[in-house]
Amino acid sequence: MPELPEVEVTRRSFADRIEGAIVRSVRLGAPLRWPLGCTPASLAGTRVGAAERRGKYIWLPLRRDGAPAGGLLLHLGMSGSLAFGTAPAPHGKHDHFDLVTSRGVLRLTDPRRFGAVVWSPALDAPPASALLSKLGAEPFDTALTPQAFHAALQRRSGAVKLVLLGGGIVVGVGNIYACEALFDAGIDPRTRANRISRPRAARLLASVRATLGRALELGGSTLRDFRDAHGMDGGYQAQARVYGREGQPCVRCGALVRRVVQGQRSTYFCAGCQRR
DNA sequence: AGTTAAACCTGGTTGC
DNA sequence: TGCAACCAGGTTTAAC
Repeated sequence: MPELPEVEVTRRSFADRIEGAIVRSVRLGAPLRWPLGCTPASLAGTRVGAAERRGKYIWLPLRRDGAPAGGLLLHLGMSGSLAFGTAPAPHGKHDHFDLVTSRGVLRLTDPRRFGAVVWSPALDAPPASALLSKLGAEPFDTALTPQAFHAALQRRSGAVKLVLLGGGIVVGVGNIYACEALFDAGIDPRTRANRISRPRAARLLASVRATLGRALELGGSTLRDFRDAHGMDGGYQAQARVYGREGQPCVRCGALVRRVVQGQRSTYFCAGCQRR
């Protein structure tokens, strides 16, 4: 479930409650994408600061005796979810990281283990900096103007869907929202990025923002009762206008929604109203 | 240098 | 019922 809206909703769900908590211990399950990068014991006694989000990453800063003590960079991968609970239930098969604190346990559950929890001495120091340095702009950053977005697209020759997915220009757009935003903008996902006109680029940026923004609003309700890792239910499915709708009529023009594969990922679009 | 495949994993669904 | 094939919300790494 983790594209930008889901990650942001997740962050908001525990940031206020965990801030100020003292880390008691850390429990590791099966290996995630990368090693933690420090001994679990070395985190005990640190105090948790204000959780931030960058792209699909969550940064959890830590302090010890009032001084910065690095932090944890978390990623939910494809199937990860975070829960912060006051009653630490016995861990399950797919619970691979527990941050046990004075205010509850922050737990990462991730069946596929593409997720990550990595300690870094600072956000702007390796390994965190290496993971974040290639990221593009935050979608709602006002510095990302239509002109800047268009100029960035002009520098890429690949299919616009893959360019969006890559996150090098704007972060947070995953497979579902890339499809949805391109539908909203009326742009064929196979269009080469550098062949998109300035007005259409402006429209696409607006569509990305509208799509992510609406998901952010709905995401709350979708995730509120989210339980297992395959939680794209109700709210989303109902909202998606092309994603997962292969063979069904387009809600706008009635043509059948198509599925093609780009970059080994499914792309859904309407050839009737999405043009190159 | 920029674009594209392969890799990392588990589990659910589909089809023979 | 069994089993193979395919699919899944991501991103790094290796290879053209």
